[in-house]
Amino acid sequence: MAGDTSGQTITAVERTALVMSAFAQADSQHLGVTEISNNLDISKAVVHRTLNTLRSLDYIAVDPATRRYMLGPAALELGLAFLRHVDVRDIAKPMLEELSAKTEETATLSIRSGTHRLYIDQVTPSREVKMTVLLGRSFPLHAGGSSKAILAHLAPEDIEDYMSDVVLEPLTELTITDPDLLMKDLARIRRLGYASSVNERQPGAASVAAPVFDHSGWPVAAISLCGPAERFKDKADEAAALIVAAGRQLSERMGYRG
Amino acid sequence: MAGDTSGQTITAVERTALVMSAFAQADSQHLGVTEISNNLDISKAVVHRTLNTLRSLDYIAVDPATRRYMLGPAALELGLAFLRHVDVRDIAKPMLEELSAKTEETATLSIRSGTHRLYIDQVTPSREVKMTVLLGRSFPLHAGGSSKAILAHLAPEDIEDYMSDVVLEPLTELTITDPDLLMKDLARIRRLGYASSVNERQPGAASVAAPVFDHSGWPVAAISLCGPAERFKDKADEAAALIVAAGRQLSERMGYRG
DNA sequence: AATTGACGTTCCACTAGGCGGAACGGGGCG
DNA sequence: CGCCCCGTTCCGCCTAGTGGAACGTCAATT
Repeated sequence: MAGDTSGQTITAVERTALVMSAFAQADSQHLGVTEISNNLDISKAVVHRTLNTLRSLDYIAVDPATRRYMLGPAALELGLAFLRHVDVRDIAKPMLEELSAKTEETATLSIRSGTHRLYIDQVTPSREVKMTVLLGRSFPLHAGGSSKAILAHLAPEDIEDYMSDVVLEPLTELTITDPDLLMKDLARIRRLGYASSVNERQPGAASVAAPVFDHSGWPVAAISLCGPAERFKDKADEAAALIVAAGRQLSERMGYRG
Repeated sequence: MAGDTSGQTITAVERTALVMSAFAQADSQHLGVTEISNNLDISKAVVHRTLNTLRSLDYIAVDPATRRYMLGPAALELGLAFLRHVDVRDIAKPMLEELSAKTEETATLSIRSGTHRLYIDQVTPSREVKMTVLLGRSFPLHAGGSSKAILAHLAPEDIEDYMSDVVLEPLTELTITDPDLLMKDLARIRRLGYASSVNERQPGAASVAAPVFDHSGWPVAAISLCGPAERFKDKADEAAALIVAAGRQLSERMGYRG
């Protein structure tokens, strides 16, 4: 499983990564030295020197007026380089478009990142009431259709690890927070080949999602259809069939031999 | 100027950033320990430990078969977080669309990152022969329309620094590599309000570009129209007028008080 | 099969880079 | 006007980190 900690490491490097991640996960764009220092439990002096170093390399930018820090352009460079090199997104794009066109709902693509997953692309329908997801925002693997589709297909020991290491925090009133219930849902997801969610991750939103496997057979991504809960209910079955087919096709094109 | 090195820094943090940047700038997606070690002049042991640490936090992924390293999903998270927080892109999108529709050529948006600039968005026309740029790829500030539009409007001392610190490497046979010629071109760009380039950055491609200023009056981005050199020549004047207007409007919306 | 070479990984003793508590300076709010 | 909080720097002590060298593994070569 990714996220393990075997081999030699350097704490300064780890701190650097944690500081960067603090910005990636923060809601507001600016963070202050003290704020980061408290959140990550690193001394103010070190946080400051770290930020200052990253600033000199354009990973971090400073607003001289407020003396607060934010992500710099080099951070974007990194992200776009990742996209250039990973082709799930290119392959999935036309499929997202087709899915969205057929159902007149929003089609999304997420990839796993450790114990989370993040949206990396979406295609929305041309209608007034529609759902839009926040690209790049990360969500835990237990909340929402795409999350559960990935979690359900991890190695059993990884699922165990997740259940024991991570607190199943609720994102809405309907997020599954009971490990036993979640386990049952995961089993159901494996049986059906897709995950569904209503109001689990976002109030008023429903979705169906299928896992995407890479050449080595592990779920690296999820493809989903989602929309306002009220009207999505009626077409969930149709959407489920479409999404399962799309997930299979995408996995194949990623080199998965089913 | 960004990229300076005042205040206290930590070398380990700097190395971390350099290693990440190595991946961002590499053409191939995988890099090996030795390769990075040689390029950055850092001992193999340190590179390995750095990569291993970043791997445990999903910034770097390893292909177990080849033992080579590549960017991980957390890198993407960072880039998308930057996009969420910076709004030039959102503001510029409809303008890019309009520019592309009016000229039937490709409209692009770049932002500055230290001594480079990178494409962060583009809108291409619906025709068979068209130009497409690589999002996230970075180019030096002396080659190409968008680059020169930014460089021309930096503070005089920053331009001096650039000229003396950076070797004006040619990207094509027509890249300006003579500092005096470049200085003259920059003066012309300031006079006209836009930069133009034919085959300077990419053989067979031509462009016109205007700078985008932020609230503090510095050029942080550039907006451009580009296309195949042959047919673009004829409409360069029309394109220039459009791009200058777009640059002004975009600067205003970024808070610039001209 | 045996050999070579290249690569990633680990070891270990030495050393200097960096840590952090404390002090400084300045900006904003009451 | 004075207080408080934040970002920033100082400096001496100490431990985390360094890097040359050795090791294990794999692929290509002979």
